[in-house]
Amino acid sequence: MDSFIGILILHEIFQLDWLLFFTEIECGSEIPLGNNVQTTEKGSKLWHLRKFNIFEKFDRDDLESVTKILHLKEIKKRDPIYLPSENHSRIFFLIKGKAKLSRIDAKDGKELILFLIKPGELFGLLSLSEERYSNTMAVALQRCLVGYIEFADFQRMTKNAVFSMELNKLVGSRMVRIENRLDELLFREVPCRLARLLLRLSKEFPKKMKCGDKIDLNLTQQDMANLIGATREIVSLTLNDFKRQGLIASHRRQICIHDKKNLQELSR
DNA sequence: ACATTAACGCCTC
DNA sequence: GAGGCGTTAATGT
Repeated sequence: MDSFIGILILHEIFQLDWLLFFTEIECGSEIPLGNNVQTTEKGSKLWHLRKFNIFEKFDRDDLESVTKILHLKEIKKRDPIYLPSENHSRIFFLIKGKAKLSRIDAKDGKELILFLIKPGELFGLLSLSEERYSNTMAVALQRCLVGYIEFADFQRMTKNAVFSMELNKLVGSRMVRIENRLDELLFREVPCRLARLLLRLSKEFPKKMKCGDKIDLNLTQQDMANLIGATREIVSLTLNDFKRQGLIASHRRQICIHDKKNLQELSR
């Protein structure tokens, strides 16, 4: 009976456009093709790639060769970047916008958000593994510009020792993050999980304000629930509890952390 | 301690 | 106006 929810989640996400507009998003309309880029002009593939840590140690020539296999695509808010059904054999680079990487339970359609992705991050790495059964998907939380590389091309890149080393680090750190959250889900209770989530988000998506550290995301309570493996109702109750204790405040779906210390206390 | 269900008004699309 | 969202309360595990 609840089985619709998971599917509906795909449609729900955000509604605050105007906040996002004045920050980013003026690029993306004209995109020079990688081939003859001499200068790293703003908005070119080369210019985009420079922002990815994983290419930090790449020299210009190497980077230029990457631009030749990199495809760009714009994704509208709430549209999927890839679906669980697809045998996604691509590696994605998030250039602009924000996205969520989630896993849908086949039985009841419930969603668990694995990662929130911000510009400069890679995703779709699971297609590197042999088993492609994975029921993960990526959805744009805002208008996104993504780059992607076909698996075959990507495989060739991994022959570069420096690159594959960086890749290993990245996969490793994701692994650690997942393990930590696994332990959270098993051994911590909702207020603790939610407190941790808020602290994490305020670090990952910071927006300094007079009132304190704000989280630069417009997550719905349903999203937060999907992030910590709880229900929307419990998230609502717990958030109000936090507000009553003066730990946080929220206006227009943006949460502001007022009392970091006590929130940290809760997160132990 | 938390999920589930149902019911409500509000807000968005 | 429909459906998504936030909220509350009752009830179940």
